[in-house]
Amino acid sequence: MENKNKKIRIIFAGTPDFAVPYFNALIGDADFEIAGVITQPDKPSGRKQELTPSPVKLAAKAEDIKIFQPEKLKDNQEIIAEIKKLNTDLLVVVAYGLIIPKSILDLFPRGAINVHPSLLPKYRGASPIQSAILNGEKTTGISIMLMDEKMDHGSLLARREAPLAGEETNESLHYQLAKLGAPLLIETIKKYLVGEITPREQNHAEATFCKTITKEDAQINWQSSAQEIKQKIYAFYPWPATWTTWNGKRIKIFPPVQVISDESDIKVGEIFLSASQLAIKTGSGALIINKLQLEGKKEVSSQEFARGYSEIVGAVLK
RNA sequence: CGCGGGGUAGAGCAGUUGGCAGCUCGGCGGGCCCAUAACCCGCAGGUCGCCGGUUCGAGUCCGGCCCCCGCAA
Repeated sequence: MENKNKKIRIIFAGTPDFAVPYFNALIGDADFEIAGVITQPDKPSGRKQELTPSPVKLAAKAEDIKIFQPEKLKDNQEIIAEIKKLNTDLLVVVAYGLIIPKSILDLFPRGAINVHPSLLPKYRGASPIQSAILNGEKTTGISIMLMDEKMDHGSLLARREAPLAGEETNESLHYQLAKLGAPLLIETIKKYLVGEITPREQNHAEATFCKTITKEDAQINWQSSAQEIKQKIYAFYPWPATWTTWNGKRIKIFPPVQVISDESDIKVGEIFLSASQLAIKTGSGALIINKLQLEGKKEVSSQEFARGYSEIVGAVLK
């Protein structure tokens, strides 16, 4: 920075755990000052439906930073006035969860920067990390872009690839990408502000989109191949957790699982034992289960489960 | 008062109309075997979540409390 006394004043918009490492990286860098945080309103959570603050809110509170939790941003004159008052340079958005309208983006003289955990233009939208695992991608990554009014559509400032070994879960890849992206964000902002980066427009023709994950998405169809089911189990761990039903009750299946070839002619969905672990025949190959959880019970190993519910062997899952 | 399942041996579970607390695995000891995570014989291990009530008698029925989990968010 040319002027060492002048910090870049930032408003940070983010909500879940994924955004917290980015928030902390900005807090920890002497060139930046976070003047305010925008995060989603506290929402009912847990069995008691208690109002729970977002992880970003908790992080901001610990730093004693002004917090805004608007229900909506569109035509919200109040938030616009508050942002103007803070006299900031830049908006940084990481997994905020709401569309930010142009009227707000325009309030920042140096623009608005967004971190998206995919190699844009692939996997625009709500579930880029889960989708990369679900589709068995060999590579994913982090993209940093300037924001425009369309979702994940702005010009790219930086991208960094992360190879996938095929054993990543939604949880582990979130962590991995946050760790990769936080330093990249800092570096990219600095370079961009001094003019060392020229934004590159995305190739919009190649854009793909991913939707919000629902619990229905996480139900197993045993007609699928064992490999596809494995990807689903990893993509949806720990939430919403991939599941199937047995005797009218829901069973969640957790990573790790092993795909094995299986030439036997038992029915698709039939459960058998493989070295005392539960295994299930699929449309192509079979899946060895390590950990599972019956509705209302604790998570147990498949050996333990088979001991207590021996009648499950030979059952056929749909 | 959002809906629901559960707490029994180290682990996972069963326990009928209240009547000696069981199964599988694990542990320990012994046997068999070239050998074994396999097989056979034996042993140990329980305040049945906690408190109170009903009863000749409660894991089981009644009341209260604690804890774990699924749904929903």
